[in-house]
Amino acid sequence: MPAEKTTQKARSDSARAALLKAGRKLFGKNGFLSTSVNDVAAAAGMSKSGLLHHFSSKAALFEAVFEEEEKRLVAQVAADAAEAPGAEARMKRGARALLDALNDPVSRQITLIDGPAVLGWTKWRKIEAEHGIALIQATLEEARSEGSLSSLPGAAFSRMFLSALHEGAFSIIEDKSQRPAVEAMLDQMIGGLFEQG
Amino acid sequence: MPAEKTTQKARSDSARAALLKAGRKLFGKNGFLSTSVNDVAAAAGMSKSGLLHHFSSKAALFEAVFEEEEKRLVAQVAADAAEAPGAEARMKRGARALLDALNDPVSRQITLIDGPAVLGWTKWRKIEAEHGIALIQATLEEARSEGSLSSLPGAAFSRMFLSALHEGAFSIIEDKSQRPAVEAMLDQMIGGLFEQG
DNA sequence: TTATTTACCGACTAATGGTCTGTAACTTAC
DNA sequence: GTAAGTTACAGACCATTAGTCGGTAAATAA
Repeated sequence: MPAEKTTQKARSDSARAALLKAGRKLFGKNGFLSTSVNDVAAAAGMSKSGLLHHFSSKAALFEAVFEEEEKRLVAQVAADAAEAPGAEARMKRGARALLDALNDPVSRQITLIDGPAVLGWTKWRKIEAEHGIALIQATLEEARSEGSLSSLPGAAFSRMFLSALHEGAFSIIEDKSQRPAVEAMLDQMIGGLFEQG
Repeated sequence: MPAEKTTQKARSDSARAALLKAGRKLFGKNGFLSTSVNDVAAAAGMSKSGLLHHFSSKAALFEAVFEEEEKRLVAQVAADAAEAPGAEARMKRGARALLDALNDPVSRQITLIDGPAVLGWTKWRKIEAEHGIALIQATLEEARSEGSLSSLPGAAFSRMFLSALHEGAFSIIEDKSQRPAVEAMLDQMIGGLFEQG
């Protein structure tokens, strides 16, 4: 690799990436409260001031980490679900994929535990809506255009479903034997929707 | 009111009560992060040291506030639900009562938003299980002894149901017109349980 | 080549959670 | 009733930490 003259954008980008990576690791492991700006900066090989140059505050850094994590999760779920044929099957498959993804305590800490408290309910909700909820809604739209669902349920359904899914993930983490019961419950919620559709 | 010689227990009790009241108010209004120990102590007419004499830390104070709030909510819901005849009706009635109770932003902030982040997931879960979940489970037990439910669902059901309920409350707060959809969804979850029971 | 902007550092400030020491009021032992 | 012990606080102090403020060196624009 030639010693290339580092452009500012490159430096900036790689610094940001390092900060996001370190932030994800530390926030995810120790939680927002127990992680100091200094810790994150140090883990990214930088001073606190450097970090605050890229992100205006600790909360702003967390928000960026949170949004990245949300994107990652949704992409993963969507990719897995895409393999299933038909919207109903994709819903069920996606649910299982998210149950798996939320096994990761880092993901849980960031998206479900610290998220609402740090960002505030309103912003948390907004970001969730743009990612997770949007995926569910899109799948339901597909279902309708496939003809397997006549009336599109309101946003409340997607949220309640996703919330039950989150909680199911927690239940499974505490007691793995609950997984079939959780999946059954989710399938029933989905099924009920498609029956009456 | 005669100037009674204040016993220590009386002083202590009223001080604790004042701190809990002030804590609920401030934590509920501004969130845990934005509330200082000093603020709470001052609002309770006391110094920071006084507060820390009664509660070993800021988190300990929050935990006490949280648990009190949880008790309050459950008592309120249980009292309302008790009027309905039959376990299934009590479930549906209780769900509506909680939707109403969670209209209060103070209750929401404390129990749903700050709770998990401040107490940590494990402790939050444990306290929730002792109150909210316990009420649901008890009602389901009643249903079985009434004969309207043969197989008792596992804890996962109660949690997922409660979680959907919480989320439904949020949806309604954002858009009141969603209330019927939310209630329908909850009733369906309950109904599905009793049908197959 | 000069001027400006950008990435970053070190020193400082302000706020805050928690500790330590002291004191007055209450309580228990005698 | 009084001495000894305990309890409910207050105030001073300490350590951590989020965020600000110059300053410097590298990169970019003029």
